[in-house]
Amino acid sequence: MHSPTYTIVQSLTRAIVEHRLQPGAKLVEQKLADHFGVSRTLVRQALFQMAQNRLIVMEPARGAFVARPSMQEANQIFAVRRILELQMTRDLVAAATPAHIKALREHVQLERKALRDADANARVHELGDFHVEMARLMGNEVLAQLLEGLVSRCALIMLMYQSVQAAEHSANEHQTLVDAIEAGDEALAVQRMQEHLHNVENSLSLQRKTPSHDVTEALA
Amino acid sequence: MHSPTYTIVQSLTRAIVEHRLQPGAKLVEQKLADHFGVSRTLVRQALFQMAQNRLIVMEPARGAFVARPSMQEANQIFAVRRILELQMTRDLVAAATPAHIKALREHVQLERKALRDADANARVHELGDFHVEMARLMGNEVLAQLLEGLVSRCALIMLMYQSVQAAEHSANEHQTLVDAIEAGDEALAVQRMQEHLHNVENSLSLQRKTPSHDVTEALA
DNA sequence: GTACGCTAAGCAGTATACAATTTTCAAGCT
DNA sequence: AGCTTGAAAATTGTATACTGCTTAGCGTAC
Repeated sequence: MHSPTYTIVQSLTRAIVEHRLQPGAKLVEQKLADHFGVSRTLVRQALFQMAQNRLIVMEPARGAFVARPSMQEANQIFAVRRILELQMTRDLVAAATPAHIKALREHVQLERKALRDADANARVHELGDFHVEMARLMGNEVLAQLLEGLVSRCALIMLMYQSVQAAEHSANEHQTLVDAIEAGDEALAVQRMQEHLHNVENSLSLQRKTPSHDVTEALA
Repeated sequence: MHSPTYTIVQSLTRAIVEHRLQPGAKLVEQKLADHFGVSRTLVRQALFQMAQNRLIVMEPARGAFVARPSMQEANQIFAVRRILELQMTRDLVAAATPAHIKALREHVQLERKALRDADANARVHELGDFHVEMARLMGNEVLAQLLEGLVSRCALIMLMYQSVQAAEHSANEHQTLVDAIEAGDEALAVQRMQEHLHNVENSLSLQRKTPSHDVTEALA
C-alpha cells in the first residue's frame, strides 16, 4: 500500500485517468525519478506494472508512453464490461441487503460531491469507482480487481475520444440503478445498467481528441 | 516476446502451472538469477509481473512465494469464469463460422495429443488453453487475456486442492461443446459449458494437497 | 530440556554505474 | 530548401554495489 513503487503507480494512474498526462505522452524515467525523489529502479518497476494494466505501453529501447487505445480495443473492453456488469447486477439484486443499498447510496452522494468540487477530469475517476464498488459489495474481490482495471482503461478511452460524458447524467443513472436494485426489480435493474453502459459507450466519438502525428497510424 | 524478462516469466509460469514448483515455495532471487544467467534486476522484474497475475505473492522484505490461493479465492475465480464463459458461449454460437469450428476441433485434437504424450501436470496447461482459444476466436483479445490469467490461476488451484481432474474427461466435454456450437444449439452449448465448468470446479477437494505448516493459517 | 537472546549469514530493497541504443541537431551534399 | 550524414547528448537496458531487515544457528540461562 505505501510501498514506494505503489505510490508511483497510483500517482501516475491518477495523472493518466484524470488527463493530466495526454495519451501518447512519453514518460522519461529520469524525469519521473527526480520528481518522486527516488532512483530509476523504482520508476521502472512502476512503469512495468502499469504496462501490464495497459495504461501505458513500453516500446523496446524507446521507453514508456501513455497508451492510446484503439477504437477496437475500446469496443472489446466495453463488451467485457457488459458481460461482467449485467450479470453482477442480477446477482446483486438477488443478494442485496439494506447495508448494501446504504453503501451504494453513500457512493452516489460521494459522486455528487465530486461533481461540485472536483474538476471535470477528476470526476471520471469517481464515476468509475461506483462500478468497482458494486463488485466489492458482492464480496468478489477477484471480480472487483478485474473491473478496476477495465474501468481505468475506459477512463483513458473516454478522454481520448472526445466523450462528452455528462458526469451529472451518469450520477443520476447510478441513482436510478440503485433504486431498481433496492426495489428488487431484476429486469429493471439490468435494463438500467444496460442503458447506462450503453450511454457511456455511445458518448464516444469516432473522432480522436488528440490526432496522431504518427504517420503509419494516420495512414492505417 | 523474447525479452529476457518475458522469458523468465514464461518459464516460471510454466513451472508453477505444471506443478514443478509447489504452492508456497520460496523463490530466491539470486538462485533464479544464477539459473537464468542474468542479474537479480531482471528476475525481480519478472517476479513483480507475476505478482500482478497473482501466480506469486511478494511479502515485504521476505521475498516471493508461489501463491497458495484460498478456497474463497478459488470460488471467486470460478464465479468470474462462469460469467464470462457462459456469455462467450452464447455469442460464439451466434457468430460461429465453419472456420471457427475447424479451429476448435483442431484444438481438441491438440489436447488429445498432449493427453498421450505429456505428463499429467503438463496437460492442465493444454486443457485451459481451449477456453482462451474460444475467446480469441470471438476476436476479443481483451477477453482472451483476462481469461488467460484466470485459467492460469485455476491451474494452480487445481494443483493445490487435490483435483482429480480427469484430463480425458475434460477433452471429451470440450468436444461435445464444440458439437453443440456447430449445431447452433445455444441452449445446449450453454448447458454443456455450464456443466463442464461445474465439473472442473467440483473436482476440487476441500482438503489441501500441501498442508500448511503456518500456524495462523492452520487455525483460521 | 526448553526457552530466550545474541550473532552471523543470507536475502530483499534501493541506488548507482556502465553498456547499448536511440534521438537530436547541425553541417554538408544534392 | 530539403535530404542525408555523423557525432554528441539523452535515454533505456542490464549489472553491480550497498544498506538494512530477516532468519537460522548456537550458546546461555532458567
